[in-house]
Amino acid sequence: MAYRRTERVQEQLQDKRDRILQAVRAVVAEVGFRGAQVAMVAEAAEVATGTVYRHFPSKGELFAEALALNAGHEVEVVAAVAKSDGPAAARLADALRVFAVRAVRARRLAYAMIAEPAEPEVDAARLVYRRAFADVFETLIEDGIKNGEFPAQNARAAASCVMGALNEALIGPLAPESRPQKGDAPTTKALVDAIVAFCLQAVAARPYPRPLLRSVESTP
Amino acid sequence: MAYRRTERVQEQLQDKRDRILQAVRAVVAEVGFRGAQVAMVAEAAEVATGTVYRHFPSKGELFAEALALNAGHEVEVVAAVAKSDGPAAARLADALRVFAVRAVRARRLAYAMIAEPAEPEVDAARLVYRRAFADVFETLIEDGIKNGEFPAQNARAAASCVMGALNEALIGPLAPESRPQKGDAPTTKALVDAIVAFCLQAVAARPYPRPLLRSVESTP
DNA sequence: ACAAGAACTGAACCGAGGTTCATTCCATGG
DNA sequence: CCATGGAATGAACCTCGGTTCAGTTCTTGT
Repeated sequence: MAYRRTERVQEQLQDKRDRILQAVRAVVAEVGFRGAQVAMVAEAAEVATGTVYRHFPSKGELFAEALALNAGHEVEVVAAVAKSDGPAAARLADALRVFAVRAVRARRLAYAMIAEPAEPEVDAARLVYRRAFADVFETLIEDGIKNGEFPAQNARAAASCVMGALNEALIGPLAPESRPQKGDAPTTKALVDAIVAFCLQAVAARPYPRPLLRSVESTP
Repeated sequence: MAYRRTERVQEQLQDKRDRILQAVRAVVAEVGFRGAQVAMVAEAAEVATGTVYRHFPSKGELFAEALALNAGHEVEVVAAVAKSDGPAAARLADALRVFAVRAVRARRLAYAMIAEPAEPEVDAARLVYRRAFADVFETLIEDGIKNGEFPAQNARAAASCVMGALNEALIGPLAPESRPQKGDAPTTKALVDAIVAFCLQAVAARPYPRPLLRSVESTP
């Protein structure tokens, strides 16, 4: 017999795999999920189309892994801020800001990561990373509750709401049609400030007196 | 010459068009956008596939119109609650509740309307209806600010945040894999309560004292 | 009853793009 | 330097589902 997967080859394999994942990132940042096709990714990675399938079972899984990789990194960055020291409120504000700033800086990619339609596997991966972000926020909120900064509340739900508010409010500026334009930065800054204010008050303010609720009607 | 589009025929045409739109709704409520194909819709509408194209130029536009129709209805219902009388806070709470209750009642459909990947035209239609919902909330918030119930704030951004918080927090229970189960209703109720509490505090609470903010780091 | 012209039908068509695979290239150990 | 077998290649293939259109059915006015 001859040929045994040597160390060097193993590394080259790994490198190629990584290159492909990075290529997905680059292509998606350029044309979004909708426009990203396997052949393009292969080209960007300087690899033949078939080679992609040597490393990943399908387009869906490839893209999902690429998204997970990228999202994981973002989660780490945000989590680092969230776990720094200082009052929970300040940490929450900073975490939101970091998320927003980084998203706006990489518009197209962020839009794809957050909102763009894609294969089911990618969607599943999105759910996972959203959960991961929400977990970061949840921990932060629980911290705040424990040390008396925040009133008692459903931390899990609040974390989802924070995540949602952040995403939704950012989609406008991130959407592919809204190109960066003169006077864009200040607008974005104002928006981020508004988001931060919104979330902080939601989480940190004293409970609003239970309003009298009317019956909830509905028609099919 | 003979044959002139008579009144009766005109109505039949209209009826058929409506039937097709309703069929889209039914099919999407069943299998979501992903699984919905034109042939299915035609069958559900008791019409031949080709007939669909007599009334709509393409699948994308058909589906987009169906979504717009449905969403428009929901917006009306929520807007009605939002425009009723009473304190703005109570109206906001009720509006959120109505939205949530109706969404949970029609899980699959709501999920498709809110979050499921679909053709670009459908996405565009989604943006429009999101804007419409946000507008309803925005008006409500401005009302509250005017009459002194709510502190001054960026109503537009706050409305987006409310919309996002609502959507995101609901996606969990709405997601196709999470089937309704024993003990589901109370959980859902608790979740809706949490969402309402979150949004009300965000919008209605006194401004949170500006926290000291640290610098915002980032790594590429 | 019949001609004229719509509207309907649904099987066939077609394009796009993900996937495959026969062939070529290259690393390994003897 | 050669035999062995994994890795890479990329053009051909295949599938799926939206779209078309030639033939049929139905309506209308004479």
